[in-house]
This record gives sequence, C-alpha cells and structure tokens, in this order.
Amino acid sequence: MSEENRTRIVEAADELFYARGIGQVGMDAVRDAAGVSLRALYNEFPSKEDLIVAVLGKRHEMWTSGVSRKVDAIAEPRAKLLAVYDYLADWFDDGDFRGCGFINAFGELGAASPRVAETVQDHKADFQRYVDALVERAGGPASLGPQLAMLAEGAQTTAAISGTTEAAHHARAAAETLIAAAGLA
Amino acid sequence: MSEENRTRIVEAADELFYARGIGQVGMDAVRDAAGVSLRALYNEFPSKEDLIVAVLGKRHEMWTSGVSRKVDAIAEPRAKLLAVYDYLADWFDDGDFRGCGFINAFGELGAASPRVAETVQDHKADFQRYVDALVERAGGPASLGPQLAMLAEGAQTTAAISGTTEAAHHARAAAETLIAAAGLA
DNA sequence: GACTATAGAGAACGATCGTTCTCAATGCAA
DNA sequence: TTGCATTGAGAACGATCGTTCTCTATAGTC
Repeated sequence: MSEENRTRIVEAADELFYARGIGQVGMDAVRDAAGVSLRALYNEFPSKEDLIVAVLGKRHEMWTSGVSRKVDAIAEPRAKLLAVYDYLADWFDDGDFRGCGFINAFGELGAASPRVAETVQDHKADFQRYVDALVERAGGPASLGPQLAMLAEGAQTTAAISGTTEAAHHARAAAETLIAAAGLA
Repeated sequence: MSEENRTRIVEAADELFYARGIGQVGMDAVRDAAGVSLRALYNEFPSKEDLIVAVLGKRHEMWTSGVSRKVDAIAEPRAKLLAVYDYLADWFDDGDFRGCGFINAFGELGAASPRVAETVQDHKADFQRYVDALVERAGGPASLGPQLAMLAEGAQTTAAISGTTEAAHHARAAAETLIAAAGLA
C-alpha cells in the first residue's frame, strides 16, 4: 500500500513539477493529483525536497531505460551512437515536452538545494559515462564522448525553447559528421 | 535619477536572480541590494514580472555585446565562428557562472509566464540569427548554423552542471570539426 | 514661512506555501 | 464489543512573498 502510494505520488508530482516548474506546484496540488491525503504524502516524503529528489530519481530511470531501449535495438556500434538522437526526436515530439527536467530543476533550485544539485550532477555524469562507453565500444576516440553528449544537451534546451523538434535532427546530423571525422566509418 | 535607479535595481536583481534562482529572491532582497526604497522599486517596475523581463533584457545586451566584442576582434570569417566558444570559455571561468540565465528562467517560469517565455525565445532566436549570419559570411552551408548554436547551448548547461570549464573546449573542438567538414578550410 | 508634491522607511495586508495538528472514522486484536 | 492504532479530510499555523499603505521628512514654489 505504501509502495503504491509512493509511486502514485511520484508520478503525479513529476507531471506537475515538469509541466509548471517546481516552485509553481504546492504540496496541496500534489496531494490532489495523487489522490492521497496530506498525511500520507508526508508519511512517504517528509519534505518537499525529499519528493523532488525522488521525482528526479524516477526521471533518471525513465531516461536511462528509454535511451538504452533505443540503443539496444541497434546492432552496429557506430549506429548505436546515433540512436541517442532518435530517442530525443521521439521525446521532443511529445506534446508536453518542456526541456530536460534536470536542467530545469538545476536552474531553479541548484543554488538553493545541494541535494538537488548533486542529484542533477549524478544524472548528467551517468549519461556522460554511458555515451563514453558507447564511443569506446565503437572504437572512437575518448574526445568524441563529451562532444556527442553536449550535442544532446544542446538539443534538449534548443527544442524546449524553440518548441520545435528540428533540434534533434540537427544534433543527429552534427553527430554523424563528428563520428565520421573521428574515423568511424 | 529615475534612470539611475532603474539600472541599479536591474543590476542588483540580475545578480540575485542569477545566483539564487528567481523564485528564491524576494522583492525585499532586491530592494536591499539595490539600496532603494520599495516605493522606488515599484515605481520603476510595477510587478516582479516586469523586473524579470527587464533583467533578461539587460542580460541579452550583455551577452550580445560580449559575444560580438570577441567575434569582432577576429578578422578571418572562419575563425570568427570559433570566437564564440572562446567567449564561452571566458564566461565559464567566472566564479559565479551558473549556466545560461535564459535557460534557467525558462525552466523555472516559462510555463507560468508567457512574457518570460517569449523573452527567452527572442533571445535564443536572435543568437541563432547571429550565428547563421556568421556562417553565411564564412561561406558555410545553412545547416551549419543550428549545429554550431546547439554546441554553444550544450556547452552552457554542461559547464553549469559539471562546474568545469572543459565544456567550452570540447564545444570548440567539435565546432572545428564541423566547420572543416563543411568545406571551410 | 506656508503649501504642495515627492519620496523614504517600513508597517501592514492578503495570498500562498510547507508543514503540523485536530478530530472523527476505520480496521483490527482480544 | 471494547480498546487501540492508523488513517483520511482538512483546518490551522507560521513563515514568506508580492504589493500597497501610512506616516514622516524633505525639497521646491510662491
């Protein structure tokens, strides 16, 4: 029961935080959306900061599983690198896309909450390691990893602000050029 | 006098908003930092949203003049493109660097305030046009502009979250590769 | 010097928010 | 059934915030 409450709360909070911005969402709104009592909410998450960290944790899992599903579907190591941008394209096409939740949380609360800042840093470092590993398995130089990750980063904010999906395709095209220039056929 | 008040308020607010996140800064804090009465503050900016938009406007000017100062110092059209990343490197080295103020504002308030969202969009569109113009003058293909701008975008968020300057150099290296691949010697 | 307009200092207001508390209802153990 | 622990519903609390108002002092005008 408690576990069911947790997931319902986290899912509702994630949706609200992401759509409106964390500071614009009160705990009352989370309670209403989750269909849970305020007492149950605070039983699971003793403070809003705890809830925020949990939401980011769930978002990290969604990101990680979403990216690797797309990457795992491709066999060729070089093409795996490009699959990341295909995942972005799918994501950007979601009507509710509003940028990277981690970047948004960092900009809003990174300075005020060390826990939030650290959670965001961990997420980005994890993704960087993931891309680095793909690059290595494809036989690319170590310098390629940060460049490819940065393109993904830039695509997310560009797509969020411009409101268009193009950024994913521009990023993918740039990645193809970088990969080819790195000597990966 | 009123003009002097305006600039003092905007400068103080910019520093606070950027360092702490906009929602974490009350109008009282702005008043204290600006050394101005609350009445004078509201005389110049009838609402906090007005102040936020003014702060973003000033930030846009700082960004525009900073980038073009760096770009104008270079003669060769191809090298002008890379000067953008040198500007980023300088900026990231600032101890108070905390990412792109526009991205931060968008993530925090873009959904709640159409005026903020539009101001951020205008800023990014302006920068994109600027890069596109540099690319065109260098004889590069139109597809290069979005790619270079996206690298700059990604570098800013990466540097902000990782807390390191490297991102500017990675972005610059990637830009060199993209520029070379586009046939610009 | 008297009058008026302006502005500073900060109290005050109303709303919101994170968090806790009250109270009644429920479910379970004996 | 009685007693007890748990829970839901939501009122209440204390703090903060954006904004306005009061009151006083000052400066300029006649």
